[in-house]
Amino acid sequence: MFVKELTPSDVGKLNRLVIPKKHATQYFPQVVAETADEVQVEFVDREDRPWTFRYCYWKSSQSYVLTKGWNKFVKEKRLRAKDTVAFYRCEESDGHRRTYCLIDIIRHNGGDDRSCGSSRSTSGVIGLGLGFKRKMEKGDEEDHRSGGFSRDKNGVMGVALDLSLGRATEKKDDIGGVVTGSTVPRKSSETQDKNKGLKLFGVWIADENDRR
Amino acid sequence: MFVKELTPSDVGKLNRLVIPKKHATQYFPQVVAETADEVQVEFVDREDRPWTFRYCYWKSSQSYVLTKGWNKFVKEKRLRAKDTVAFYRCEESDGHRRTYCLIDIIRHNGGDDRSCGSSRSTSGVIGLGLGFKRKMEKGDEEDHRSGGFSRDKNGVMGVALDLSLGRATEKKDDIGGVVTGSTVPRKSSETQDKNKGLKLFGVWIADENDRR
DNA sequence: CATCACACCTGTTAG
DNA sequence: TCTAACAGGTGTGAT
Repeated sequence: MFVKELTPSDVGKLNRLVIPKKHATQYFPQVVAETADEVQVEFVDREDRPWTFRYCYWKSSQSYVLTKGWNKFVKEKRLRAKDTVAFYRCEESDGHRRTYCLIDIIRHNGGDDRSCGSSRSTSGVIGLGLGFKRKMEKGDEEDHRSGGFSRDKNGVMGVALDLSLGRATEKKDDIGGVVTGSTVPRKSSETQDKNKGLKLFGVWIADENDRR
Repeated sequence: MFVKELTPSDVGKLNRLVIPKKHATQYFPQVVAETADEVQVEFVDREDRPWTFRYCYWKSSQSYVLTKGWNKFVKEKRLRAKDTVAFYRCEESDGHRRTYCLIDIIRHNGGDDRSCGSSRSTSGVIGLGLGFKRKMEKGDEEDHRSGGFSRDKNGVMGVALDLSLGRATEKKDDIGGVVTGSTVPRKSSETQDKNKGLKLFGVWIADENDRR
C-alpha cells in the first residue's frame, strides 16, 4: 500500500502515527467520526506476529492517526525517527480471496550508509519487501477479516512471498503494487540494482538494534 | 471511612479524584459498568453544604474515580496537592438509623510545619475528625438516603460529634471507625500528643489558606 | 471559538 | 519477577 518515514513525533511520546491523508483515504477504512468510534486495524509483521492498532481521525488536527497499539509497536521494534514503516495488503492465492495486512519496518542507517555502499546520496531509501512468511498451519488466531480494509486495489499475492517496492523520502511513496506470489515478475534480488541504495529485508535489518 | 492525600492530578485539570480501589470497593456503591453509568454520591461538608459527585469506574485504567462535581469542590475549597480529603459515614442516633455522608478537608502545611510545631518529621499527618455539626432543623434537603453507600461498617454516630482518627501518609489510612457521639472514648485533645504531628480539625485548619 | 468535562490510555512503580 | 493500581496524560463532545 504505502510506506512512511517516521518523524520524531511518530516514535515519541505522542503514541500515535500520523497516516498521510492521501494514503489514509485511499487504503484505510473510512473513519470520520462515524460508524462508532471504534475502528481497529489488524496487521501481522514479517514474523507473523499480530499487531492491532486503533485507527481514527482527529478532527482537531485534521489528521488520520494510528493510536492504540502503535506505541507498543514502536517500543518492541525499537523504531526511531527516519525509520520507515511499510503497509501491505496481501491476498491469499487459493481462490478464497482472503485478505490480510502486513506491516514491516525499514531501519534507517544511523547516520551514514556504509553498510550498503553503492552510490552517494543516501536519500531515497528503497525498501524491497521480501519473504513475508504467513504461517497458516496453526489455528490462525481469530480470522483476520482483511483487517477492515477496503479492496479497491487489485493486488493478488502469494502466501509466502511479498514483493513490492517503495520510495520513502519522495512524493511517490506508494508501494508500486502487490504482485502474485508464484509468478514473480521481477527477480527478487540482483536485478533491481539501479544503484539507488536498494536494501533487502532479511539482510540489513540484522543491525545492532535488532536482537533476533 | 477513609482519607486520601490529594495528588497534583487530583486537584489539576483532570477533574477527577481517584478513589483507591481498596476503599472504593469497601465503602462506595458498586459500579462496574452496570446499573447504567450514572452513580451519584452525596456528601455534606462541615458547614452542612451539600456536595454531589458522580462516581464511576473507568475500566480503561481500572480505577474508581469521582468526576462530575469534584472540580467545583476543589475550586471552592481551594484544595491543592498534599491536602487531604476525608470521607465519613455517619448515622443518626435517634433510632431511625438514617445515614448521611460527610466530606471534609485537611489542609497541608505549605512546606514546613511551623504552625503545629511539635516534633520534627512532618510525615505522618494525623487527621482527627471533630465537630461536624449536622443541622437537622430545616427541611433536610431531600432526604439523603445514605448517599447510596453500603453499610458493612458498624459505625454509629451522634448527630453533633464525629470523632475519628486517620493517618494520611501511611498504609493505614482507613479512619479507625466512627464512634458514638455522647460517649467519647478518648479525650478530644491533649491526649493524643504522641509527638507525631497530631492535628485537630477546627484548630490547625484555620491557617492562612482558610478563609472563614 | 474557547473552556470544561468526560471517558479513554499509558508509563511508572510498589507490592 | 511480574502484575495491578494509579498518577498523569490524551482526544472529543458539550456548553
